[in-house]
Amino acid sequence: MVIGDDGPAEPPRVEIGMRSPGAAVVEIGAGMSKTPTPIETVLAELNGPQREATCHDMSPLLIVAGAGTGKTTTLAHRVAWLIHQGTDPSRILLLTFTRRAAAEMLRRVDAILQQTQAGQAARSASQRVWGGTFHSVAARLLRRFGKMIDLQPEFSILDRGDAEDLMATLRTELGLGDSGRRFPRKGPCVAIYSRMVNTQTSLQDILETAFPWCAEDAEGLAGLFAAYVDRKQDQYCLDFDDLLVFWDALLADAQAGPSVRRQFDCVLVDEYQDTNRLQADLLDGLSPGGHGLTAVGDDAQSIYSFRAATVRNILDFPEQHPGTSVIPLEQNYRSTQPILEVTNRVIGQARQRHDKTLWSERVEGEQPVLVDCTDEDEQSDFVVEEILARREQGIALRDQAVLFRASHHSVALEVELAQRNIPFHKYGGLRFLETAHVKDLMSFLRLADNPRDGVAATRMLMLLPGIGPTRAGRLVATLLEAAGKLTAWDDVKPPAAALETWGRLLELLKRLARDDGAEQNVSAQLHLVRQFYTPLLKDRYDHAASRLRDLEQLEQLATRYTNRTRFLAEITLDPPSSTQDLAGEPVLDDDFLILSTIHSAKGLEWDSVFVIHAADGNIPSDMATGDAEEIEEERRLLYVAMTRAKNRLFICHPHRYYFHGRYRGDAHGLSQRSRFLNEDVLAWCERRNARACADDEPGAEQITADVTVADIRRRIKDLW
DNA sequence: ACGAATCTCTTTTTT
DNA sequence: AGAGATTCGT
Repeated sequence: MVIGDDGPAEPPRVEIGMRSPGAAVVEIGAGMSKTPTPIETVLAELNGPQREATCHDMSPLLIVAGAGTGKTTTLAHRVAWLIHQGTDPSRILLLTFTRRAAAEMLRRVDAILQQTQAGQAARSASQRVWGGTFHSVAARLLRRFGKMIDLQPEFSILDRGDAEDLMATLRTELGLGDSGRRFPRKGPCVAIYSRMVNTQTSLQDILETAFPWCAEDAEGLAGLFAAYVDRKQDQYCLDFDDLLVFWDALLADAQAGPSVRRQFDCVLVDEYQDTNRLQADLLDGLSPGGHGLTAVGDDAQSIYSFRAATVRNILDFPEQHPGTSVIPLEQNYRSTQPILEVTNRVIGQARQRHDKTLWSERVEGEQPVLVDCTDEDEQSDFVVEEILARREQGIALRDQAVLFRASHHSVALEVELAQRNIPFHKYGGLRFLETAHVKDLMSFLRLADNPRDGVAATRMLMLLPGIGPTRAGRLVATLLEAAGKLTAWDDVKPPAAALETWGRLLELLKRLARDDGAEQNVSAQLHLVRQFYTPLLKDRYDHAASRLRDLEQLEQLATRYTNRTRFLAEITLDPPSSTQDLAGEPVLDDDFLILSTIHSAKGLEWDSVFVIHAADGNIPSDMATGDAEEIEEERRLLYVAMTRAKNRLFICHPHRYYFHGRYRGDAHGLSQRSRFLNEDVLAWCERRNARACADDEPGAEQITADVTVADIRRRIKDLW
């Protein structure tokens, strides 16, 4: 079925005063003689379909919102409208993809309510809405209702890396992968497990469809997963998937289910195209029959299938929820028409798609540019020069973004930017909290918070000299047998090498455990840990100085929290995604360029966008050319990248790639333009040669003379 | 049982 | 090119 079929064939020209078909609840314009009420004024700013969606009743609603069609606006208006109609804000649940998105949405709800009711009331109203990601809402609900299904409310949360650590421990314990057997490594093990849970299918099916090369290890995997589940149980640990699983279990429970359902009158879900099977089930449990449920999404922007998201959720929504109204939004307010001409053609080649053709009233604008570059260096040069030129024209750096498929695609550019002293923030890729030293530091707090947390304990113990996996394992077992009483470690004879540190460690842990009042000074706790940990870090890692600076930043970040459990949960469920978040409040006026993976750019927009490495092998990625479905997703990825642009879009294609010393000596290869940029697309682009642009710039080469590559790399490292 | 040294393999996206 | 696993020496 095609959702777009329900929409008007012609672009819905919207004029204020014309009544849109579904917006029967409020009369706008036509025949109205007295001055409009505040809510009418607010609604009048929307176009017809947006208004219809905003004022929709409690029956299931699916908003199919193309890129830049005012999805956030509409959702924010709907929340405000519900509150205005008398819904208790604390009974509205708003599920978004990131916490940043939730915060932005609620900020806008706030602004709308300011116009319609007394300011003070508005503020507190929007603050009472339950907003956040599926995972963070799950954590909150489980802390509150977990007891009803025998879940310890003091559970700690394992991130992906922690889950892998635990899986690796069990893998060795069970003797899998011994003596040269080729058993899947921890990464794939977690991936298989996670996929199984999120798609709600059997191990057999997963192995057959997604991991055929592991098919013969089915038995071993089943045993491993059983142990994994048990161990998490013993240690009061939940992984990311468990948060959803237990939320679902809560809803299925005869007592707990109704209690949780009773919390909410309305549930709104953003980015619905990127939800998975488990999340869809969860929503069913939360809003049976889809009553009070609003889903918003765009099948053309589904880019998270590697996380088991399935576009079927949005496609099948109307059938799953009989009585659904489908409202498409097609008027784009973000981009100029020349940009849309090109992006529409990129997505137009997609196999399965809902016919929706975005259009804009902003007919004037510059054509997108396809930039041919001889190699990556030329690409970097071009991007930097163009960005600087645009800044001269008054476009701030922060209104410009460089987007790429894989995190490492930006390294050459980062070097160039550092060299020219251009500030930038990078989103995506290895994050702050995934770095070893930060995880080390966190493990102390985690253990203090949940002494059964064997993953944290193991990590912490192995930091001490003379303690390896075996001793750590024994110590963890001791602690577990003593039901997490730290005194169980008092009689332990530490190995000679750790004699001195062991005593101090016990002292530290007890001190952390004691600080248990209602008001905790999380930052002070981190400070104590840091004092203990610094010497260990120094003889463990290189670049001690910059790592230590990270730890100071973490301590700084923690000053916002007065509750350790909350700190730990929030920071793992919604880690700071760039240096920007870590830097804290000040320096509002400083300007920096945005570098981002395409995935992390979802939902955002900039005046000018540069998509780099638009070569086959990068987009689509070599890693994702297995089957047609994967390639389709790569196409959508490019589409998402291009539709971030408001006014100016550049797509760069380096023709030559160098491979350094992979096999002896260097080599280079020629690349093809991304297969998604075919002649039909190109016909609507301007074509430019980066070399030609570089000619009228003074020789850039000379500037580099007194800077060595090592210097630059160090400088990059120091950036965060 | 730990920890240093050697070897081997694999390259994405992230709540 | 770098992490991660395996092996070897203490």
